[in-house]
Amino acid sequence: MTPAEPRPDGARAGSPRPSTIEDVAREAGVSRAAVSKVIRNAYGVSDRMRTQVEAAIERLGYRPRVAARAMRGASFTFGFEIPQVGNDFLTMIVDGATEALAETPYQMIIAPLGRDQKGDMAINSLVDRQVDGIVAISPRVDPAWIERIAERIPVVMIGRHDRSDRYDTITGDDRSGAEQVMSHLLDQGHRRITHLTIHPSRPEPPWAGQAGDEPHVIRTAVYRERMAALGLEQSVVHTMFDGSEAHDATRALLASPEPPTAIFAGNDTLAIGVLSAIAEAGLDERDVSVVGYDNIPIAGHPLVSLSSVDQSGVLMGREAARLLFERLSGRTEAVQSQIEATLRERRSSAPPRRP
Amino acid sequence: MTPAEPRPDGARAGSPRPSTIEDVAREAGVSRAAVSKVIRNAYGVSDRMRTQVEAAIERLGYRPRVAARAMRGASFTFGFEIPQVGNDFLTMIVDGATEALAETPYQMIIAPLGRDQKGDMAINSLVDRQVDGIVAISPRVDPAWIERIAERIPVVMIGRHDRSDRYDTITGDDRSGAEQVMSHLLDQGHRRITHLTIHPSRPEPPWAGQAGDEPHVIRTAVYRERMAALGLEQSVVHTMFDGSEAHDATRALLASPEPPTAIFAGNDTLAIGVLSAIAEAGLDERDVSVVGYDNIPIAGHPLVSLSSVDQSGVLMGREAARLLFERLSGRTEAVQSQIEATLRERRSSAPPRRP
DNA sequence: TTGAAAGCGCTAACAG
DNA sequence: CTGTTAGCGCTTTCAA
Repeated sequence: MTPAEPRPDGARAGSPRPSTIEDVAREAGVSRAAVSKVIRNAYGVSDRMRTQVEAAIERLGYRPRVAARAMRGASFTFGFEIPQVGNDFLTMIVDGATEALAETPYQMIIAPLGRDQKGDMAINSLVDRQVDGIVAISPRVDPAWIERIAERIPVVMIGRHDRSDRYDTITGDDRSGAEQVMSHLLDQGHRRITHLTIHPSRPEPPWAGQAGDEPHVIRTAVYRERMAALGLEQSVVHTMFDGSEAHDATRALLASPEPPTAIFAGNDTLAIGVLSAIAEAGLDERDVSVVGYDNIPIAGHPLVSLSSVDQSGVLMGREAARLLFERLSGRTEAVQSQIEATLRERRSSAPPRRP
Repeated sequence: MTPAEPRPDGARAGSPRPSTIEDVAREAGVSRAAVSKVIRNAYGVSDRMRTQVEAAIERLGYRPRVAARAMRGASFTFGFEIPQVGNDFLTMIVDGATEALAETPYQMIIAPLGRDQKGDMAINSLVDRQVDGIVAISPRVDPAWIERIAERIPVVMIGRHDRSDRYDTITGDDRSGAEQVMSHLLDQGHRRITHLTIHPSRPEPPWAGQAGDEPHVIRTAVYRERMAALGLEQSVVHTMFDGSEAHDATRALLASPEPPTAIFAGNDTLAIGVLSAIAEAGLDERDVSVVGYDNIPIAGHPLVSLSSVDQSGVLMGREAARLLFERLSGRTEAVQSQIEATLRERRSSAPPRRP
């Protein structure tokens, strides 16, 4: 705006350019290399030099530029790709990882997905930023593509049940979790049970053979098996992931001639949407029971009291960070880590009024 | 682990090093500068060259390294500092910004705060990564320090009501919002109203004179004014931000000889904690009414139905992105943007049983 | 234990 | 319109 800027490099008065490693070296009377070693805690610096350099850093308020470091060595950054910022289960994962990174020089950055964006975009953006490790949560990316990335950067995939010998995976025990849900509902006497889950990938990706590895697909499969085993009629409804469609779908179900007495929702976000439709219809758990998956914090709230499968997101996040650190210190074989799943029974699921 | 790696630079078999701008230039038979211009959409490239270069990029799967770009020019990255990943109000802000960035070459990264970490850490980490713009949401950082950063990088502060001529601000109308809450409760006949809010900074920071600019402090001030004006006894309770302390504090309040008939919570997260204590005590809104602030999505859920002040976080996020882009294209005067606040009355607030 | 020097991949200024 | 060149701030050999 004011075209009379004094010098292009100098910024405005009183704003000295941030100091560089060079400045620190001069101030401490040592070489750049020496400073570099100090800030990296590298081997081969005398105590005297260390104190000198640290004093200079302090005096100058020096902070290493991540970009410059990344060009030669590490960026000291782990990148998290998360499909929805608002999803409380993912939040728990991030919390767990944040905690694990707290006392390390590593920082976490999160690349959120825009609506309708695919996971590739966010993962690519992390790669472009030369993060030292990637935690990917979107289940719908080409495994072969991820493997290629994992050749250069440690990758942990959370959720998907495929095995790779290039990247590590962390999964919940989706089969067991879903079994617990179904047993619970069937034991309570439910027979008309609808399963509500998110849409499968559309259009079918070329690697669709792998779709069976997605957590939601496994949960659905278990539902089908259990229903089939008892000769019960299966009813699977697909919606978008954000809960508002789950609400509408439930309303439609309730208006149908033979509404279900129980709904098994693929995750808690969907279940919350289901509960809202049930409440709006003036019904409760004796009319329609609901069970969710993930045990997000609000599920335990007494006003909501949603039965749900706990698969400790916090633990998953902590584990993800641990696996990345292991890779960084040399591990090359892939690891598959499985987290237990436990159904927490709450008020939202009860024996049906008329079985 | 396997110390017999063939070459330190070469990675493993079949993993060619990612292509650089140099490779693209060679492949397309042009200079590096030409490629650089194409990828930045810069002025001065013939259509023929553009197509050639784009083809080469495609063939090689080239992606520019952000670190290298950041060293000379821009990183095409906006950084968001957010104090709690799980807070749904902040989520709304991120969603708004994500949407605004969707069709641009800019990417967003989020630097979450660890527990007990201060906002400075996350903001510094963003600066270290040479982001092209910063959106800061933590209210408790030294304004002078932020101003210094804003001399080099565009900064938008969300929430705080201070004025700076170096950085932009976006605020809700906290005074009006709090007035609406208090009028609503008083009109309903409540006289014993407790205000529950998060702890003030501790220990007092040197710039504590500015504390009056924090949204929560303003809301508390309005509460005090309105109570004082009617000669009512004030009761302010401070808790941590995560809702579990709000739950405990409420339980204590309910057990006191003269429990409040209404609680005005500083934000929805606290209000949710309050509601859980009320529900656990077997009470409802006719015993103790609750009003929150932020109107997070769950507040509108029929099982919760929390009265709350809406200050459109989505709008704030969108606005933040817009302000950064304006700065990038030359604006130098600071802007203060204010978002309207509107109370949404729901079931959680009702006239007291015995006024 | 310390320092000198060679780049990492890119952009910007300038020359042709 | 296109290419040449000089760094950006750091890490990393490699000598001293």
